[in-house]
Parts: sequence; C-alpha cells; structure tokens
Amino acid sequence: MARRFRGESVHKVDGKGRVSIPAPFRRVLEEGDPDWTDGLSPNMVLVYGGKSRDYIEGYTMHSMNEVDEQISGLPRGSRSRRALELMFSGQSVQMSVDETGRLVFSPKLRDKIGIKSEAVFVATGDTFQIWEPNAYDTYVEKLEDWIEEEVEDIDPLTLLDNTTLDGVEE
Amino acid sequence: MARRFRGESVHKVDGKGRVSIPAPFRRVLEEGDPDWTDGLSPNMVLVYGGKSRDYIEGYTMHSMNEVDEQISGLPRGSRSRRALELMFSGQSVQMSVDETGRLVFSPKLRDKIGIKSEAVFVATGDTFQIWEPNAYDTYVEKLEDWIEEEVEDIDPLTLLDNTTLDGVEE
DNA sequence: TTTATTTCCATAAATTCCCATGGCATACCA
DNA sequence: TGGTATGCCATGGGAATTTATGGAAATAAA
Repeated sequence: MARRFRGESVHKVDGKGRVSIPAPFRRVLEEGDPDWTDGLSPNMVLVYGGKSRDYIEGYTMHSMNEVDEQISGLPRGSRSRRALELMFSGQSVQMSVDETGRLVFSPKLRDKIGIKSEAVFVATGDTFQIWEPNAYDTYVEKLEDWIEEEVEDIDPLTLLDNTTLDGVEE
Repeated sequence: MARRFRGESVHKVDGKGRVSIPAPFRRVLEEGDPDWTDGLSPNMVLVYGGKSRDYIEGYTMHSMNEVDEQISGLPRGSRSRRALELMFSGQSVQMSVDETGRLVFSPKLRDKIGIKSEAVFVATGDTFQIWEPNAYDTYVEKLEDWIEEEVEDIDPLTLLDNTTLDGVEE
C-alpha cells in the first residue's frame, strides 16, 4: 500500500520561481519513484491541464504511470482518450526535486494559477495540489460552508453514507 | 475486533509542543499500525480539520486507512469527496510517536484548539480526541446537562433505543 | 553579450534525536 | 513482610539535524 500525501502548508516562491516542497511530501515522492535511491532527488510530474482548474496537481512517478496506463487502455483515437492525453501527457511536466528539496515553477505554471510570492501545497490522497493562497482560502471556505449546512450531524464522515451522487461539477 | 481506546487523561505540553500520549493509547496505536513491530514507535494520524470542531482527532493507521479507502470510493471530483479529502488528507498530519512515547504538536495544531500548557486525551472508540482542558470541561458539562434533561430515565443506555439521530450540536 | 537557468554555498529557525531524572508500581527476596 | 530492585511512565534539557529560503557563481540560451 503506497504511502499517501498528508497535510497542507504554505511556501515562499522566489523571483526565480523556486519553491520548497513540504518535507513530508518529499518522502512520498521518493517512495513513489521507482528509480529513486538514497541520496538522489526524486522525479515527479506536475499536471497543469484542465482549463477551469485553478490549481496544479502533483503526481508521484508511480501514480502517474497508473494514470498513463489507464489512458492507454482506452480506444485509440477516441475522444476521451485524446482529451486525457492532452491533459496528462501534453499539459504536464516531469521534473526532479532539486538537492535542497525545491522545484522550479516556470512562468507558464505560475501564470496558470496566479501564483505570486507564495504557494499552498495540499495533500489529496495519492496526489497533491498547488494553489495560490487566496484562491485556496476561498475554495476552502466554500467547501467548509457546504459541509456545515449539509452535515447537520457532528461528523462529516456521515458524508460517506450519503450515496447521493451530487454533481461532479467543474 | 481491533482494540479500542479507553479512558481520559491530562498531560503537560512543553515549550516545544511535546506531549506524552497516555500509555494505554500507545498500545492501541501500536496494534493499529500494520508496519509496527516490537521496539518501533507506531505511526498515527492527527486530523485537525473541521471548522467548528474544537478538538483534534487521533487515528490509528488502520482506522485512517479505512477512512481513506472509503473516500477513494466516492466519485472523483464530487463535492463530498472533495470535502472529505480536504478534511482528512489536507487538514491532517501523519506522525510517529517518539521513543519516549510523545508526539509533537506544531504551533498550528496548538492554535487550532487553543492548547497552552496542558492537553486532555479522551478515548472515543477507535479514535481519540485531544482538547484544551477548559474547552473540554465546558463540553462535558453541556453534554451532561443534555443527558439530564433528555433522559428522564435513570439509565443513559436507554439512549441506545432511540434511533432518532438528533444532533448534539455544541 | 544580455537574459534566463542551473548549481552551488550560506544560514537562521524549526524539528528530531539522545540522554537524564523523579514517580509510581509491581516483582523479587531474604 | 518490610525492604529493595526493576521497569515503565511523564517530563525536561541540550545537541545534532533537517528545513525553508536567500544570494552568488557558473552555464546555457537567445
């Protein structure tokens, strides 16, 4: 069972676009890179596709391979396959974490989500997301409000019971 | 059936945020960590999400895996899934109990529930809660009052009969 | 040769690791 | 059966690492 990303934290983005990856995330990236060995810096993939997404998604090499394989399973030339290929092959970058645990956002990436001087890293299971802080706050607030009103009960886990498939919007 | 947490106790929080985990809880954490073996220190997860919660929730690795898997079962991108991911992946931390049986609360965690120099650990079945002592007292009082007035009967166990799931909002 | 990238040092603050001590229990023993 | 040993538990202190982050030097690109 692969280790999962967990936690959220904010990091500075300097003029060159350099950002520290939260240390615990690095451990997961290392474990998730089949080529990684001790002193090396792990590889990973950032997906910035998805027109309406206002975050970038980070994958371990392992998770990305899984996605790639699933896509390969779709009929060649089918619309869904092409769409997924565009997003996960085209609109993504493979990069390696540098010696000091940072990665570099190209201007393109920064523009995509409007990052200026800080970025938020948020775990979401076997991937993580990178947000512009304000956008993230807004997102969290909305989601929390929704939880409050949806879950009269104390425990959000009751959400697991609602088989109600509420719209997969956006 | 997995071993359950039981009991409540107060512990000092030092300047670095270190707190001893009640020894009996440690035994449960050990049993609940699939990777744990004899001399090792068990891993565990603290969940601090939930806007209106004024406590932090402790999970064994096992319980947390169960939750994670259930969440993975929800439709990708659905609102409930995102809400749960935010709370259980984003707003949580994995950590390991140290050699001396302690764990470390980051300032962020301490702020969340207002912990200063002491913390209360309370068992709640297969998870436990961590409270700021005063907040906990208040909570307990309210709950006891509620029991008094709601349960004319002498035995609280009669509550088991009421299938009525009325939320105990604080 | 200018601008943009990488690499390579530098460092303060945060976090982990290691060692230490007083209390309590329970086990052991003569 | 009074006393002593043994061991775990709660807590503290300080040293040793690891992070996060900045800046300069070295390379590559335009």
